[in-house]
Amino acid sequence: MATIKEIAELAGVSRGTVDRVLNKRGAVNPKTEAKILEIAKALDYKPNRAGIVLAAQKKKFKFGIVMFGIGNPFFDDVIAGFKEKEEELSGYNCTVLIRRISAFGVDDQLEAIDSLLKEEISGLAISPQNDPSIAKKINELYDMGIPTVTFNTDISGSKRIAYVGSNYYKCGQTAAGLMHLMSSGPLNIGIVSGYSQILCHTERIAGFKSCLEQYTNLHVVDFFENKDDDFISYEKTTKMLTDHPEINAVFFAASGTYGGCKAILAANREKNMKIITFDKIATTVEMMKRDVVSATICQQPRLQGTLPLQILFDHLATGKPPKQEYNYTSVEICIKENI
Amino acid sequence: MATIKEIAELAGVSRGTVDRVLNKRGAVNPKTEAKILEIAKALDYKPNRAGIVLAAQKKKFKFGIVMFGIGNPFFDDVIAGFKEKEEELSGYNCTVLIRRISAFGVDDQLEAIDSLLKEEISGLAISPQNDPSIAKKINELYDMGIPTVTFNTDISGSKRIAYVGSNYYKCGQTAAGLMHLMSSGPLNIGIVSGYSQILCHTERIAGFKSCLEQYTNLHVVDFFENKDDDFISYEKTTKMLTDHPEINAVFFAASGTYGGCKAILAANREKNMKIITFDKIATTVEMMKRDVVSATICQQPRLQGTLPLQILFDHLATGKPPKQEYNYTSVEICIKENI
DNA sequence: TTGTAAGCGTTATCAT
DNA sequence: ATGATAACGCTTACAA
Repeated sequence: MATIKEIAELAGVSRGTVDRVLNKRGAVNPKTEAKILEIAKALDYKPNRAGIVLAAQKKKFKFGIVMFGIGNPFFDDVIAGFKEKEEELSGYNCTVLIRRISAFGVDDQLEAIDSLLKEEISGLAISPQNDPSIAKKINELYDMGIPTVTFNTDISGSKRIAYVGSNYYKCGQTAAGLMHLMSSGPLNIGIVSGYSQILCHTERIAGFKSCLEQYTNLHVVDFFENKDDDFISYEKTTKMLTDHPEINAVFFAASGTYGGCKAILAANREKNMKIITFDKIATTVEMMKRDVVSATICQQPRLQGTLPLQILFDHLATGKPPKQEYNYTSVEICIKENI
Repeated sequence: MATIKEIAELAGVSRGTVDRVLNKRGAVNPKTEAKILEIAKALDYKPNRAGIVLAAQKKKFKFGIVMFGIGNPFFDDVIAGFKEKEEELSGYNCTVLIRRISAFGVDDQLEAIDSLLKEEISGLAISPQNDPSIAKKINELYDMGIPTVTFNTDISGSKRIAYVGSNYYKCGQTAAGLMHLMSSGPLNIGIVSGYSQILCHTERIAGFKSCLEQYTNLHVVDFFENKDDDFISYEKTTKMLTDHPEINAVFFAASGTYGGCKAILAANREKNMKIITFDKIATTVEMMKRDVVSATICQQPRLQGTLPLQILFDHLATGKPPKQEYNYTSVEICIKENI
């Protein structure tokens, strides 16, 4: 409603002075400053986003994206989110550069960031290795005036301005709650993880286990790591089923779901098996439709692409910090019927 | 990237002419028109939203909202969505007027719309009675240049420009799928509806029943209507449990969940009872925490408030029809752990 | 049929 | 310390 122009007229000063006060740029006579602030408050002044964005248009924003997970179909959905937002922001003079990395190496990530720096990016979205050297690099960018938003996984000790992604612990708890609801009597559970160093896998399992004393019919009888590989998953699942004929539930906390399900089918053990997985990739959807996977827990992959870019854009356009530092995606339970 | 100004320069005409071509206002020489369109396509011209919105600011938009459900806490969350968007749009010279109606009468709705018309609203969001007289009124507004968006429930035969709300049929199917997952052995189900005339209740039940031939262990053994009233719900649930000692599952397709659950508790039948409800109102959350309600299916109430206003604003600001006519909220399964 | 110019609200540069 | 002014991209009333 109230505009800078109106405030300027009421205060008997120019728009420039009002702008200086409201956005804390340059020095202003304390008395006029007080007057302006008073009027602004009285009129409940709120900056007009359209005006801000239009003015910001003189700059051209270039956003860089660094993500791992080549060959991991989950990230395809995240990319779709990036593309969608790129399309939207292209109308605002913005461009987007994506660097997708295959391996999990820290050096590869650092290299990717440097290559983006050479392109003179104005902001960075990254799914980071939780390593001090990455944090240091993020802080360097911060000091250069280049903000960073993390997505999917967070990093400690860095000046990234926001995180967008799952609350993995809560996801694990939800899996346990769901297991309990699907049970009538004792459930002997095999847990499948990917890597013991990957935070999202361990957190999911920690969340799951935190519910076990409440749900006393749930028993974890075996556990293995599949390195996110379907073939390892197949072999180790086969062995687990042989070793533990009593297993009637499997909790896949990582990738390799397809291989594991194939093993369960091959062993003819799918009938009364309760299987909970994560994410809604094509192979998992197939296993849901075949009634092998009971439910899968999703983490809004598309939003993990769109929101980081939106946050960067808003921050650069307005100069203000994001409303939320932690932007948790919601824990979505998907079954065959509500895919 | 490309702007009207650039296109004008390249085509050797003025900005006004380009605007006329791109937005189909006024007549333009076919030859220059073709030339302009060609250049626009070559440059992949996309209008800049910030510019459009800023220019639209000369008008002041006033939005009217008509909804029923006083005393229905579900709609409090929808209102919260309206308030949130009102706050956001207030920075764009927009105001919002809400008319909340207690009864389900058609005349009350018509009256509310008329009172909003006197306020000279520029757009309407309504949760309509599915009645021809309402449709007629919506069409009158349409002809006056006032667009309408329906939310929560839709109306047939009207020129409303979009609908935001649940796919109730799919919700019912999801409830059935969930019942099946939670079962081991036969489930004897009592279904509780609200009104046989209310589409959302009947659609949920139709969706539920559509899955019964697939899930042969699910049997519907009783059914009643509670007029969305907790006390009726209590009494009739009590009777149902007495009449059917074999009932071990209840599907609440309407309101009155709290009364029904109280009856189940009073009858000491909650232990092996599978209960599925809709929406995440306070009393239902309480029953979930007490492990009485197993799961509740939600329909993004907040989005049902924010999106209609956003659609109206976009439509009035840009003059273009919404991208989607049907904006279905997602079918969210909520259990104790992922509330 | 086409061009001109002012205006939407904010930012930024330059002058005072 | 403050004011004046142009610019961002689009719309629109008016002039030619």
